[in-house]
Amino acid sequence: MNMNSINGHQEMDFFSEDKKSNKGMRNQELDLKTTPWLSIKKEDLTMSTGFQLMSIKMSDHSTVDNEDRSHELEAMQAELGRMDEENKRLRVLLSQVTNNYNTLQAHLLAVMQQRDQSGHEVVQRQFIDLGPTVNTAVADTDEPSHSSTAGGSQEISTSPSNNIEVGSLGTEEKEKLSSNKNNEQASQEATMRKARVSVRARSEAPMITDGCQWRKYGQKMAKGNPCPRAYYRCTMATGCPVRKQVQRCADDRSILITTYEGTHNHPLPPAATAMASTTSAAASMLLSGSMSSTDGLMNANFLARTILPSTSSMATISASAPFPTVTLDLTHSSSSNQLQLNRSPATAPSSLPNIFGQPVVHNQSKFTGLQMSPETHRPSTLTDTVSAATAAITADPNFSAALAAAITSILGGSHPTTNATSS
DNA sequence: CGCATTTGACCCGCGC
DNA sequence: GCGCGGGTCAAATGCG
Repeated sequence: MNMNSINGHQEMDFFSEDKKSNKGMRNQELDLKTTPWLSIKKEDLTMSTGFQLMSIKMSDHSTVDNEDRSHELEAMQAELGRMDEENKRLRVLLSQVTNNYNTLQAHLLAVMQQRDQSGHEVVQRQFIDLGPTVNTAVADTDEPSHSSTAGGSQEISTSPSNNIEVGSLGTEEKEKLSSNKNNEQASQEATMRKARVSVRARSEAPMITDGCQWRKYGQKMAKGNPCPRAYYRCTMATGCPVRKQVQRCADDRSILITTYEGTHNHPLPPAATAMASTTSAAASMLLSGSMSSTDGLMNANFLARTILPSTSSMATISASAPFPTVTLDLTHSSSSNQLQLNRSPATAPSSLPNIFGQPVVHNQSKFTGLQMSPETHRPSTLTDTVSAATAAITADPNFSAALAAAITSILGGSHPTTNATSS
Protein backbone atom coordinates (compact mmCIF):
# COMPACT_ATOMS: atom_id res chain seq x y z
CA MET A 1 0.00 0.00 0.00
CA ASN A 2 1.46 3.21 -1.06
CA MET A 3 -0.09 6.24 0.49
CA ASN A 4 2.41 8.71 -0.83
CA SER A 5 -0.05 10.32 -3.15
CA ILE A 6 -2.81 10.99 -0.68
CA ASN A 7 -2.40 14.67 -1.34
CA GLY A 8 -1.89 14.19 -5.04
CA HIS A 9 -3.89 15.93 -7.71
CA GLN A 10 -5.83 13.08 -9.17
CA GLU A 11 -8.62 13.38 -6.65
CA MET A 12 -10.02 16.39 -8.44
CA ASP A 13 -11.16 14.28 -11.31
CA PHE A 14 -13.27 12.20 -8.99
CA PHE A 15 -15.40 15.23 -8.37
CA SER A 16 -15.49 16.36 -11.96
CA GLU A 17 -16.50 12.89 -13.03
CA ASP A 18 -19.37 12.86 -10.60
CA LYS A 19 -20.48 16.22 -11.92
CA LYS A 20 -20.77 14.64 -15.32
CA SER A 21 -23.00 11.94 -13.96
CA ASN A 22 -26.49 12.39 -12.60
CA LYS A 23 -25.16 12.76 -9.10
CA GLY A 24 -25.35 16.29 -7.80
CA MET A 25 -23.08 18.22 -5.51
CA ARG A 26 -25.14 17.16 -2.51
CA ASN A 27 -24.52 13.51 -3.22
CA GLN A 28 -20.82 14.16 -3.52
CA GLU A 29 -20.80 15.67 -0.08
CA LEU A 30 -22.64 12.65 1.25
CA ASP A 31 -20.10 10.40 -0.37
CA LEU A 32 -17.29 12.29 1.25
CA LYS A 33 -18.83 11.85 4.65
CA THR A 34 -19.67 8.22 4.23
CA THR A 35 -16.35 7.30 2.64
CA PRO A 36 -13.77 8.88 4.94
CA TRP A 37 -10.88 7.01 3.36
CA LEU A 38 -11.20 9.16 0.29
CA SER A 39 -8.41 11.66 0.30
CA ILE A 40 -9.65 15.20 0.14
CA LYS A 41 -7.57 18.22 -0.51
CA LYS A 42 -8.24 21.54 1.05
CA GLU A 43 -8.24 23.07 -2.42
CA ASP A 44 -11.06 20.76 -3.44
CA LEU A 45 -13.20 21.90 -0.60
CA THR A 46 -12.37 25.51 -1.25
CA MET A 47 -13.37 25.14 -4.85
CA SER A 48 -16.62 23.56 -3.84
CA THR A 49 -17.32 26.37 -1.42
CA GLY A 50 -16.45 28.94 -4.03
CA PHE A 51 -18.90 27.39 -6.41
CA GLN A 52 -21.72 27.71 -3.92
CA LEU A 53 -20.81 31.27 -3.07
CA MET A 54 -20.79 32.22 -6.70
CA SER A 55 -24.33 30.95 -6.94
CA ILE A 56 -25.37 33.08 -4.00
CA LYS A 57 -23.87 36.14 -5.59
CA MET A 58 -25.60 35.61 -8.88
CA SER A 59 -29.00 34.97 -7.36
CA ASP A 60 -28.84 38.09 -5.26
CA HIS A 61 -27.41 40.27 -7.94
CA SER A 62 -30.39 42.61 -8.19
CA THR A 63 -30.43 43.60 -4.49
CA VAL A 64 -26.79 43.83 -3.67
CA ASP A 65 -25.68 46.65 -1.41
CA ASN A 66 -22.89 47.20 1.05
CA GLU A 67 -24.70 45.53 3.91
CA ASP A 68 -25.48 42.48 1.88
CA ARG A 69 -21.89 42.27 0.75
CA SER A 70 -20.77 42.39 4.34
CA HIS A 71 -23.14 39.57 5.17
CA GLU A 72 -21.94 37.64 2.19
CA LEU A 73 -18.37 38.07 3.29
CA GLU A 74 -19.22 36.82 6.78
CA ALA A 75 -21.06 33.91 5.31
CA MET A 76 -18.11 33.12 3.10
CA GLN A 77 -15.72 33.21 6.01
CA ALA A 78 -18.00 31.09 8.14
CA GLU A 79 -18.39 28.59 5.33
CA LEU A 80 -14.67 28.46 4.77
CA GLY A 81 -14.12 27.91 8.46
CA ARG A 82 -16.60 25.08 8.54
CA MET A 83 -15.05 23.45 5.53
CA ASP A 84 -11.61 23.84 7.00
CA GLU A 85 -12.72 22.11 10.16
CA GLU A 86 -14.37 19.38 8.20
CA ASN A 87 -11.22 19.00 6.16
CA LYS A 88 -9.12 18.64 9.30
CA ARG A 89 -11.54 16.14 10.74
CA LEU A 90 -11.44 14.06 7.58
CA ARG A 91 -7.66 14.16 7.52
CA VAL A 92 -7.52 12.83 11.07
CA LEU A 93 -10.01 10.14 10.16
CA LEU A 94 -8.02 9.20 7.09
CA SER A 95 -4.85 9.02 9.10
CA GLN A 96 -6.48 6.71 11.63
CA VAL A 97 -7.86 4.41 8.98
CA THR A 98 -4.52 4.32 7.20
CA ASN A 99 -2.71 3.40 10.37
CA ASN A 100 -5.22 0.68 11.13
CA TYR A 101 -4.83 -0.73 7.66
CA ASN A 102 -1.04 -0.74 7.82
CA THR A 103 -1.14 -2.42 11.21
CA LEU A 104 -3.49 -5.09 9.94
CA GLN A 105 -1.39 -5.67 6.86
CA ALA A 106 1.77 -6.07 8.91
CA HIS A 107 -0.05 -8.47 11.19
CA LEU A 108 -1.28 -10.42 8.21
CA LEU A 109 2.21 -10.73 6.78
CA ALA A 110 3.51 -11.98 10.11
CA VAL A 111 0.75 -14.58 10.31
CA MET A 112 1.43 -15.74 6.77
CA GLN A 113 5.12 -16.12 7.49
CA GLN A 114 4.35 -18.18 10.60
CA ARG A 115 2.15 -20.45 8.55
CA ASP A 116 4.88 -20.82 5.96
CA GLN A 117 7.37 -21.82 8.61
CA SER A 118 5.03 -24.43 10.01
CA GLY A 119 4.98 -26.07 6.62
CA HIS A 120 1.28 -25.64 5.89
CA GLU A 121 -0.67 -23.47 3.55
CA VAL A 122 2.41 -22.51 1.63
CA VAL A 123 1.09 -22.53 -1.87
CA GLN A 124 -1.91 -20.31 -1.69
CA ARG A 125 -1.29 -18.07 1.26
CA GLN A 126 -0.98 -15.00 -0.86
CA PHE A 127 -4.68 -15.00 -1.54
CA ILE A 128 -5.48 -14.11 2.02
CA ASP A 129 -5.00 -10.43 1.46
CA LEU A 130 -7.67 -10.36 -1.19
CA GLY A 131 -11.36 -10.15 -0.80
CA PRO A 132 -13.19 -13.23 0.41
CA THR A 133 -14.76 -13.81 -2.98
CA VAL A 134 -11.47 -14.16 -4.75
CA ASN A 135 -9.59 -16.34 -2.34
CA THR A 136 -11.86 -19.32 -2.57
CA ALA A 137 -11.25 -20.72 -6.00
CA VAL A 138 -7.58 -21.08 -6.57
CA ALA A 139 -5.53 -23.88 -7.98
CA ASP A 140 -2.56 -24.32 -10.15
CA THR A 141 -2.49 -26.71 -13.02
CA ASP A 142 1.24 -27.18 -12.86
CA GLU A 143 0.73 -28.95 -9.58
CA PRO A 144 -2.49 -30.88 -9.98
CA SER A 145 -2.17 -32.56 -6.62
CA HIS A 146 -2.97 -29.30 -4.93
CA SER A 147 -6.28 -28.88 -6.57
CA SER A 148 -7.41 -32.36 -5.71
CA THR A 149 -6.30 -32.37 -2.12
CA ALA A 150 -9.35 -32.46 0.10
CA GLY A 151 -9.46 -30.03 2.97
CA GLY A 152 -6.86 -27.70 1.57
CA SER A 153 -7.58 -24.01 1.42
CA GLN A 154 -6.84 -24.09 -2.25
CA GLU A 155 -9.66 -26.47 -3.06
CA ILE A 156 -11.75 -25.16 -5.87
CA SER A 157 -15.15 -23.98 -4.78
CA THR A 158 -17.71 -25.94 -6.69
CA SER A 159 -21.19 -25.11 -7.81
CA PRO A 160 -24.14 -26.59 -5.93
CA SER A 161 -24.61 -29.14 -8.67
CA ASN A 162 -21.34 -30.69 -7.71
CA ASN A 163 -22.51 -31.48 -4.23
CA ILE A 164 -24.52 -34.52 -5.30
CA GLU A 165 -24.30 -37.58 -3.07
CA VAL A 166 -22.14 -39.90 -5.13
CA GLY A 167 -22.88 -42.83 -2.89
CA SER A 168 -26.44 -43.12 -4.13
CA LEU A 169 -25.42 -43.53 -7.74
CA GLY A 170 -24.46 -46.57 -9.72
CA THR A 171 -20.87 -47.30 -10.65
CA GLU A 172 -21.30 -46.04 -14.17
CA GLU A 173 -22.98 -42.90 -13.00
CA LYS A 174 -20.29 -42.41 -10.41
CA GLU A 175 -17.62 -42.66 -13.03
CA LYS A 176 -19.51 -40.32 -15.28
CA LEU A 177 -19.97 -37.81 -12.53
CA SER A 178 -16.40 -38.15 -11.47
CA SER A 179 -15.31 -37.70 -15.03
CA ASN A 180 -17.47 -34.63 -15.44
CA LYS A 181 -16.14 -33.28 -12.20
CA ASN A 182 -12.59 -33.87 -13.27
CA ASN A 183 -13.23 -32.33 -16.63
CA GLU A 184 -14.82 -29.35 -15.00
CA GLN A 185 -11.91 -28.99 -12.66
CA ALA A 186 -9.45 -29.41 -15.46
CA SER A 187 -11.28 -26.79 -17.47
CA GLN A 188 -11.32 -24.43 -14.53
CA GLU A 189 -7.68 -25.06 -13.86
CA ALA A 190 -6.83 -24.46 -17.48
CA THR A 191 -8.70 -21.18 -17.39
CA MET A 192 -6.99 -20.36 -14.14
CA ARG A 193 -3.57 -20.91 -15.57
CA LYS A 194 -4.41 -18.88 -18.61
CA ALA A 195 -5.85 -15.91 -16.77
CA ARG A 196 -3.34 -13.11 -16.91
CA VAL A 197 -2.51 -9.75 -15.57
CA SER A 198 -0.91 -7.34 -17.98
CA VAL A 199 0.81 -4.12 -17.07
CA ARG A 200 1.58 -1.36 -19.54
CA ALA A 201 4.10 1.19 -18.42
CA ARG A 202 6.53 3.61 -19.94
CA SER A 203 10.01 2.43 -19.17
CA GLU A 204 13.35 2.57 -20.91
CA ALA A 205 14.55 -0.40 -18.90
CA PRO A 206 14.41 -3.76 -20.71
CA MET A 207 12.34 -5.24 -17.90
CA ILE A 208 10.53 -3.86 -14.89
CA THR A 209 11.79 -4.87 -11.47
CA ASP A 210 8.91 -6.51 -9.67
CA GLY A 211 10.57 -8.12 -6.70
CA CYS A 212 10.91 -11.61 -8.15
CA GLN A 213 13.83 -13.37 -9.79
CA TRP A 214 13.29 -14.37 -13.41
CA ARG A 215 15.13 -16.50 -15.89
CA LYS A 216 14.69 -15.98 -19.59
CA TYR A 217 13.76 -19.18 -21.38
CA GLY A 218 12.73 -18.00 -24.78
CA GLN A 219 12.26 -15.19 -27.21
CA LYS A 220 10.02 -14.97 -30.22
CA MET A 221 9.07 -12.50 -32.84
CA ALA A 222 5.38 -11.91 -32.44
CA LYS A 223 3.26 -11.29 -35.49
CA GLY A 224 2.52 -7.65 -36.10
CA ASN A 225 5.18 -6.40 -33.75
CA PRO A 226 8.77 -5.69 -34.82
CA CYS A 227 9.88 -6.00 -31.22
CA PRO A 228 10.61 -9.50 -29.92
CA ARG A 229 8.63 -10.98 -27.07
CA ALA A 230 10.69 -12.40 -24.22
CA TYR A 231 9.55 -15.25 -22.00
CA TYR A 232 10.62 -15.49 -18.37
CA ARG A 233 9.93 -17.94 -15.59
CA CYS A 234 10.24 -17.38 -11.87
CA THR A 235 13.42 -18.83 -10.38
CA MET A 236 12.86 -17.95 -6.76
CA ALA A 237 11.93 -21.57 -6.11
CA THR A 238 12.27 -24.76 -8.08
CA GLY A 239 9.08 -25.63 -9.85
CA CYS A 240 7.44 -22.26 -9.48
CA PRO A 241 4.89 -22.12 -12.31
CA VAL A 242 4.75 -18.36 -12.64
CA ARG A 243 5.75 -16.97 -16.00
CA LYS A 244 5.80 -13.61 -17.57
CA GLN A 245 6.11 -12.13 -21.03
CA VAL A 246 7.81 -8.85 -21.75
CA GLN A 247 7.29 -6.99 -24.97
CA ARG A 248 7.48 -3.45 -26.20
CA CYS A 249 4.37 -1.91 -27.71
CA ALA A 250 4.45 -1.86 -31.50
CA ASP A 251 2.89 1.59 -31.67
CA ASP A 252 4.96 3.19 -28.96
CA ARG A 253 8.22 1.46 -28.15
CA SER A 254 8.68 3.39 -24.97
CA ILE A 255 5.80 1.38 -23.56
CA LEU A 256 6.74 -1.89 -21.92
CA ILE A 257 4.03 -4.54 -21.72
CA THR A 258 4.57 -7.12 -18.98
CA THR A 259 2.12 -10.00 -18.71
CA TYR A 260 2.06 -12.25 -15.64
CA GLU A 261 0.55 -15.72 -15.49
CA GLY A 262 0.33 -18.26 -12.72
CA THR A 263 0.69 -18.48 -8.97
CA HIS A 264 3.90 -18.52 -6.98
CA ASN A 265 4.43 -21.61 -4.83
CA HIS A 266 6.95 -20.05 -2.50
CA PRO A 267 7.25 -17.15 -0.07
CA LEU A 268 7.69 -13.81 -1.74
CA PRO A 269 9.41 -10.60 -0.74
CA PRO A 270 6.96 -7.87 0.25
CA ALA A 271 7.50 -6.02 -3.00
CA ALA A 272 6.36 -9.02 -4.99
CA THR A 273 3.53 -10.24 -2.78
CA ALA A 274 0.88 -7.90 -4.09
CA MET A 275 1.77 -8.62 -7.68
CA ALA A 276 1.56 -12.34 -7.08
CA SER A 277 -1.78 -11.93 -5.39
CA THR A 278 -2.95 -9.94 -8.32
CA THR A 279 -2.28 -12.59 -10.89
CA SER A 280 -4.05 -15.16 -8.77
CA ALA A 281 -6.93 -12.83 -8.12
CA ALA A 282 -7.27 -12.22 -11.83
CA ALA A 283 -7.41 -15.93 -12.42
CA SER A 284 -10.04 -16.41 -9.75
CA MET A 285 -12.05 -13.45 -10.91
CA LEU A 286 -12.12 -14.53 -14.50
CA LEU A 287 -12.79 -18.12 -13.60
CA SER A 288 -15.81 -17.67 -11.42
CA GLY A 289 -18.48 -16.98 -14.06
CA SER A 290 -21.35 -16.79 -11.60
CA MET A 291 -22.09 -13.13 -12.01
CA SER A 292 -25.07 -11.99 -13.98
CA SER A 293 -24.64 -9.43 -16.70
CA THR A 294 -26.43 -6.86 -14.60
CA ASP A 295 -24.10 -7.43 -11.72
CA GLY A 296 -21.19 -7.29 -14.08
CA LEU A 297 -22.31 -3.98 -15.44
CA MET A 298 -22.88 -2.60 -11.99
CA ASN A 299 -19.46 -3.64 -10.92
CA ALA A 300 -18.03 -2.31 -14.14
CA ASN A 301 -19.59 1.02 -13.33
CA PHE A 302 -18.21 0.78 -9.87
CA LEU A 303 -14.79 -0.05 -11.15
CA ALA A 304 -14.97 2.75 -13.66
CA ARG A 305 -15.98 5.18 -10.98
CA THR A 306 -13.15 4.00 -8.87
CA ILE A 307 -10.56 4.22 -11.58
CA LEU A 308 -11.69 7.29 -13.44
CA PRO A 309 -10.56 9.78 -10.82
CA SER A 310 -7.02 9.08 -11.80
CA THR A 311 -5.69 11.16 -14.63
CA SER A 312 -2.87 8.79 -15.29
CA SER A 313 -4.14 5.26 -15.43
CA MET A 314 -6.63 3.02 -17.13
CA ALA A 315 -7.73 -0.47 -16.22
CA THR A 316 -8.92 -2.91 -18.80
CA ILE A 317 -10.65 -6.18 -18.09
CA SER A 318 -10.81 -8.45 -21.03
CA ALA A 319 -12.32 -11.88 -21.26
CA SER A 320 -11.53 -12.00 -24.93
CA ALA A 321 -9.63 -14.77 -26.54
CA PRO A 322 -7.17 -16.19 -26.29
CA PHE A 323 -6.83 -15.54 -22.57
CA PRO A 324 -8.84 -13.55 -20.09
CA THR A 325 -6.64 -10.68 -19.10
CA VAL A 326 -6.74 -7.87 -16.60
CA THR A 327 -4.71 -4.95 -17.86
CA LEU A 328 -3.46 -1.99 -15.93
CA ASP A 329 -2.46 0.79 -18.25
CA LEU A 330 -0.14 3.19 -16.51
CA THR A 331 0.96 5.02 -19.61
CA HIS A 332 -1.80 7.56 -20.01
CA SER A 333 -1.22 11.15 -18.96
CA SER A 334 -4.36 12.86 -20.24
CA SER A 335 -7.74 13.07 -18.58
CA SER A 336 -9.47 11.16 -21.32
CA ASN A 337 -9.08 7.83 -19.65
CA GLN A 338 -11.86 5.33 -19.67
CA LEU A 339 -12.50 1.95 -18.30
CA GLN A 340 -12.75 -0.56 -21.03
CA LEU A 341 -14.77 -3.61 -20.25
CA ASN A 342 -14.90 -6.19 -22.93
CA ARG A 343 -18.01 -8.24 -23.14
CA SER A 344 -19.77 -10.44 -25.59
CA PRO A 345 -21.03 -8.79 -28.78
CA ALA A 346 -24.61 -9.17 -27.64
CA THR A 347 -24.14 -6.92 -24.65
CA ALA A 348 -21.30 -4.67 -25.59
CA PRO A 349 -22.00 -1.21 -26.94
CA SER A 350 -20.10 -0.62 -30.14
CA SER A 351 -18.08 2.14 -28.60
CA LEU A 352 -16.73 0.08 -25.74
CA PRO A 353 -14.73 -2.90 -26.78
CA ASN A 354 -11.22 -1.92 -27.60
CA ILE A 355 -8.00 -2.78 -25.97
CA PHE A 356 -5.19 -0.32 -26.26
CA GLY A 357 -6.87 1.32 -29.19
CA GLN A 358 -6.97 -1.86 -31.19
CA PRO A 359 -10.11 -3.71 -32.14
CA VAL A 360 -10.86 -6.82 -30.17
CA VAL A 361 -12.48 -9.91 -31.52
CA HIS A 362 -15.24 -10.85 -29.14
CA ASN A 363 -15.43 -14.57 -29.25
CA GLN A 364 -15.54 -15.29 -25.57
CA SER A 365 -18.54 -17.24 -24.43
CA LYS A 366 -18.58 -16.03 -20.90
CA PHE A 367 -17.55 -12.95 -19.12
CA THR A 368 -17.25 -13.50 -15.46
CA GLY A 369 -17.27 -9.95 -14.30
CA LEU A 370 -15.91 -8.80 -11.03
CA GLN A 371 -16.63 -10.27 -7.68
CA MET A 372 -15.97 -7.92 -4.89
CA SER A 373 -17.24 -8.17 -1.41
CA PRO A 374 -19.23 -5.14 -0.30
CA GLU A 375 -18.21 -5.91 3.25
CA THR A 376 -14.55 -5.50 2.53
CA HIS A 377 -13.49 -1.91 2.87
CA ARG A 378 -10.12 -0.73 1.74
CA PRO A 379 -8.92 2.36 3.52
CA SER A 380 -7.36 3.91 0.47
CA THR A 381 -8.40 4.99 -2.96
CA LEU A 382 -7.30 3.44 -6.17
CA THR A 383 -6.41 6.92 -7.21
CA ASP A 384 -3.78 7.05 -4.52
CA THR A 385 -2.11 3.84 -5.46
CA VAL A 386 -2.31 4.21 -9.19
CA SER A 387 -1.07 7.76 -9.18
CA ALA A 388 1.72 6.69 -6.90
CA ALA A 389 2.62 3.90 -9.25
CA THR A 390 2.58 6.21 -12.21
CA ALA A 391 4.72 8.74 -10.43
CA ALA A 392 7.14 6.00 -9.50
CA ILE A 393 7.33 4.81 -13.08
CA THR A 394 8.16 8.20 -14.42
CA ALA A 395 10.82 8.59 -11.78
CA ASP A 396 12.33 5.14 -11.67
CA PRO A 397 11.73 1.89 -13.53
CA ASN A 398 11.96 0.04 -10.23
CA PHE A 399 8.39 0.59 -9.17
CA SER A 400 7.27 -2.83 -8.15
CA ALA A 401 5.74 -2.00 -4.82
CA ALA A 402 3.65 0.88 -6.05
CA LEU A 403 2.62 -0.94 -9.16
CA ALA A 404 1.63 -4.04 -7.32
CA ALA A 405 -0.35 -2.00 -4.88
CA ALA A 406 -2.18 -0.33 -7.73
CA ILE A 407 -3.13 -3.59 -9.35
CA THR A 408 -4.13 -5.16 -6.10
CA SER A 409 -6.35 -2.21 -5.40
CA ILE A 410 -8.12 -2.74 -8.68
CA LEU A 411 -8.70 -6.41 -8.11
CA GLY A 412 -8.99 -6.69 -4.39
CA GLY A 413 -10.10 -3.26 -3.29
CA SER A 414 -13.74 -2.94 -2.45
CA HIS A 415 -16.05 -0.15 -1.56
CA PRO A 416 -19.48 0.04 -0.11
CA THR A 417 -22.32 -1.21 -2.24
CA THR A 418 -23.93 2.22 -2.28
CA ASN A 419 -21.13 3.50 -4.43
CA ALA A 420 -21.13 0.49 -6.70
CA THR A 421 -24.82 0.41 -7.47
CA SER A 422 -25.35 4.03 -8.38
CA SER A 423 -24.57 4.78 -11.95
C1' DC B 1 33.40 -23.97 -14.34
C1' DG B 2 28.84 -22.74 -13.35
C1' DC B 3 25.14 -20.08 -14.53
C1' DA B 4 22.34 -17.18 -17.56
C1' DT B 5 21.14 -16.08 -22.16
C1' DT B 6 20.47 -17.08 -27.00
C1' DT B 7 18.28 -19.33 -30.64
C1' DG B 8 16.64 -22.90 -33.65
C1' DA B 9 13.70 -26.88 -33.19
C1' DC B 10 9.74 -28.75 -31.55
C1' DC B 11 4.94 -29.07 -29.74
C1' DC B 12 0.23 -27.78 -29.67
C1' DG B 13 -4.04 -25.46 -30.64
C1' DC B 14 -6.71 -23.28 -34.03
C1' DG B 15 -8.63 -21.94 -38.47
C1' DC B 16 -9.25 -23.05 -43.20
C1' DG C 1 -4.66 -32.61 -43.32
C1' DC C 2 -2.05 -28.53 -43.60
C1' DG C 3 -0.22 -24.15 -42.43
C1' DC C 4 0.31 -20.61 -39.07
C1' DG C 5 1.36 -18.59 -34.78
C1' DG C 6 2.20 -18.81 -29.83
C1' DG C 7 4.70 -21.02 -26.39
C1' DT C 8 8.37 -24.12 -24.63
C1' DC C 9 12.54 -26.94 -24.76
C1' DA C 10 17.27 -27.71 -24.83
C1' DA C 11 21.82 -27.48 -26.96
C1' DA C 12 25.04 -23.92 -27.98
C1' DT C 13 27.11 -19.87 -26.57
C1' DG C 14 28.64 -16.07 -23.65
C1' DC C 15 30.12 -14.16 -19.41
C1' DG C 16 31.98 -13.50 -14.76
